[in-house]
Amino acid sequence: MSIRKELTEESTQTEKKMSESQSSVIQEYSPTASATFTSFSHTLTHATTTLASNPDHLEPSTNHMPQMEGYSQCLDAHGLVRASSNRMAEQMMGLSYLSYAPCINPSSTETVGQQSHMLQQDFSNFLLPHPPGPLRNHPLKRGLTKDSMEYRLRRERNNIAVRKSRDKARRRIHLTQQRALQLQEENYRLQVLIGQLTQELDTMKNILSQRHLRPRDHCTSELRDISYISHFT
Amino acid sequence: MSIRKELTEESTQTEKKMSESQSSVIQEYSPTASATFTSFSHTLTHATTTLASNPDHLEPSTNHMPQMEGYSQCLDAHGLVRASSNRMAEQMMGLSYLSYAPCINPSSTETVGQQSHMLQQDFSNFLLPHPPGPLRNHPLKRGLTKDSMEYRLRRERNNIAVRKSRDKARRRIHLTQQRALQLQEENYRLQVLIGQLTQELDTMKNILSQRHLRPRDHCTSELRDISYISHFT
DNA sequence: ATACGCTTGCGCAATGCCGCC
DNA sequence: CGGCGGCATTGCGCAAGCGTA
Repeated sequence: MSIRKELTEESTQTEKKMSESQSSVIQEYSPTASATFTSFSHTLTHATTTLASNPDHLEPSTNHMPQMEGYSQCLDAHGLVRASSNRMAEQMMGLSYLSYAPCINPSSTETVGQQSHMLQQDFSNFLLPHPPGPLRNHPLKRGLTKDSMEYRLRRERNNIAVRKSRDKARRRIHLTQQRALQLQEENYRLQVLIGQLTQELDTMKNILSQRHLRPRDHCTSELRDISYISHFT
Repeated sequence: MSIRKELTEESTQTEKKMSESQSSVIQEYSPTASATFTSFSHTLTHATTTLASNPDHLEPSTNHMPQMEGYSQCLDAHGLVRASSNRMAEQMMGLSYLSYAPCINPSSTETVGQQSHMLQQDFSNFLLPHPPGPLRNHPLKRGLTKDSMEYRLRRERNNIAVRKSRDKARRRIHLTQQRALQLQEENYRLQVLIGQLTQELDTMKNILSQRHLRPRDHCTSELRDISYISHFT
C-alpha cells in the first residue's frame, strides 16, 4: 500500500508541506497496528494482492486511454473522457479485477465482527511469502476491544474525517473539471485571436513587400483595405 | 441519495447513453430493497442526513473557492487547488461533518453482523419524519441469508465491479488533471505567441503609419529592423 | 513517542441503468 | 409494457498508513 502511495503522484499528498521524503526509496513493509489475528490477515490480504493486481497506479506516460493527445475533442461538455460502447471498451482495456480474498465460506463464528469478509479464516495468506513485518502486537494501543468507548470515539472521529476528506476530494475533482473547461474555452478564444492576428500580419507583410517593390502611391488604399481588421491597438 | 445523483452533473452518469431523463423532476424517495429491519434504519439514516448536510453538490456558479477566475495561478504543478494553512481554511469553508448515526453504544449482540454501525438500535430514526418508503420486505430477493453461496457470489461480483468502477474513476480523474495541465501549458504558449504577434503587428503599424506620413526612402531600413521578428509565415 | 487528523483501498448496501424476456 | 437479472455507481464505515504537532 505504501508503495502505491509513493508512486501515485497525482493528488492529495502534495497538498501538505511534505515533498521531501517523497522521492525517497520505497519503504519496507511495516504494518503498524495489526490489531487482532483476523485483522492482520486482512492486512496481508490487501498487501499481497494490491501489489500484484491493482491497476490503479498510473504514471503519466502509460498507454491506457489512447486518446488524450491533442486535447481538442477528447472530452464532452462535462470534462469527461467518454468511451463509446462502454462495456466493450472496458472489456478491452480493463483487466484482472479478480477477487482479492477468495475466501467464500462464511463461518461467522465470532461476535463483535464487523467486516466479516476478513474473518473467514483465510490462513492461506499466512502461507504466502509475506514481507517480514515487525508484527508488534500491541493490541490496538490500549484495551480497544471494539466495545470500549475509546474505540467508538476513535471510529467516530475517523468517520468524520473520512467524510470531510471525501468531500474535499469531490470539490477538488469538480474544480479541476471546471478548470479544464475554462481552459478549453480560453484556448479556443486564444486560437481565434491568433488566427486574426496572423491574418492581419500577413496582410501587413504583403502590403509592405508590395510597397517595397513598387514605387509608392498605393499606400492609402492599402491601409484602407486592412483598416477593418486592425481593431487591436 | 437519488436527489444528489440528479443534481451532480459532473461525472459518470453522462458516460452512458442516457442524458434524457437527466433534467427530469426530482424523483421521490423510494428505497427498493430495505432488506432487514436494521438495514432499513440504515437507509433512513443515510437518506435524511444526506439531504440535509452533505455539501457535495456543487453547481457551477456557486461561490465556494473564491479564486479560480482567470485560470492563471490557482493550481500547482499537479493541477490541484491548494489552500495555504490547510486546517484553518477547511475549518472556514468545510462545515458540519458531524455524525450521521450518533449511536455510540456498541451492543454487539449479533452474530453475522457486518457493518455494526447500523445495528445499534437507532430507533430514533423512526421518530423522524421520513419519506414514506414502500417498505417492501422481500428478504433480499431469495434465501440470501448472508451465508448462502448465492449471497457470496453476488457480493463477490459486486466487489469486482466496485474495484473496476473505482479504478475507472481514478483514471478519469487522472486524465482530467493531465488535460488541465496540458491546457495550461498550451495556454501559456498561445499567450506568448499572441504577445509576439501583437508586438510585431505594432511594429508593422508604426512602420506603415510612418511611411504613410513620410515621403519614402526609409523602407529598406525599416524592413530590416523588423525582419528578425517576423519568423512567422 | 504519542496522539490526532487526513488519505486511501476495500467491502457492503442501496440504487441506477440497461438489456433481455 | 413491465419485471428481472446483471453490471455500474455511490455513500458509508473500517482499517491501515502517513504526516504532523
